[in-house]
Amino acid sequence: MISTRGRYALRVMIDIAENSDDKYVRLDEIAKRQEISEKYLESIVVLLTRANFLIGVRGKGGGYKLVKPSDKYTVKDILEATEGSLSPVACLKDDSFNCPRQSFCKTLPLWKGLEKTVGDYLSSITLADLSANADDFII
Amino acid sequence: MISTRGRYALRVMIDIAENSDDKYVRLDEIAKRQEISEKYLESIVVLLTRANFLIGVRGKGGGYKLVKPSDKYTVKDILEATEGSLSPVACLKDDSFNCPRQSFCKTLPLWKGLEKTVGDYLSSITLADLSANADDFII
DNA sequence: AATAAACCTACTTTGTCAATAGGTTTTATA
DNA sequence: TATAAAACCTATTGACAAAGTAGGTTTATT
Repeated sequence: MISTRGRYALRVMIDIAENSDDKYVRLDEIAKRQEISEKYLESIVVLLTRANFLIGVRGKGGGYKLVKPSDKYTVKDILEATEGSLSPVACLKDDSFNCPRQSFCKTLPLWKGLEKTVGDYLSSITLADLSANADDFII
Repeated sequence: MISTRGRYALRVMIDIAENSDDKYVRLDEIAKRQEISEKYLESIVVLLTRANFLIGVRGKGGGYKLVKPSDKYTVKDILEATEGSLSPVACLKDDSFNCPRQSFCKTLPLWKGLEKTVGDYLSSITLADLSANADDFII
């Protein structure tokens, strides 16, 4: 399940991709357009800058800008930067969770397959695909 | 993200499929084999019986049994019965959540595509596949 | 100097997960 | 018919994360 953090992060990235004609986009503008509290967006945007997906510039005339062209961001990258691991189950989340049953667990292959399925799908779609409004990727 | 409810439910179903040679399988046996608290399993099994996936028989000699042959249960069915909706985002979870942005939302098609991708994968695998120990479905 | 913007730290509220505890009803069997 | 075995039912708890709020600090421009 993707929480608002990841969902809003995608919308922010799309918003910046569409509204930055080579200048910086202010967070209060984004918040207004996206109808999301600016304060809450702050906590999301900081994750995107730390991941080097955005650069933020302070002071008057400042704002945010994409680091790369929008077709260089996959949805998977953005979601992982904000949601953390996209593993569908705790068993796969971190190696520290060393399940004693993993050698014979009958469900583990299922979860691995699901993780791969989701990962493949999400990394096949870029930010550019989303803002292009192309619905092709549904199927 | 699949919680322990859904994961344990799958393991219970597999356990019963493998250990019921036409007789009823007791919950305390399952709990022991699966190393899960019997009390917690109770709350999961009740969901499976209410979904008509299991029949429970009380009293001495009682226990649980599958209603259908194991290749008639898809993983998706079992997870939905225990986890509720498998929608990756709240936007798709219930129609009561009527997002005012849905007509022009640039991310909605993405979530629909993800939901379909996950659904297709999980409904392509049956309980019989899991207990057969066939890792084929990983790809 | 004043203002605009990002940045930082801390807190609160709410809800769900994961489990525990203790009892009740049904059924077979001695 | 008493007893034991089994599923069934109701309530409670602790921990944790999500979602958001509040208020202040730093950096840059004009």
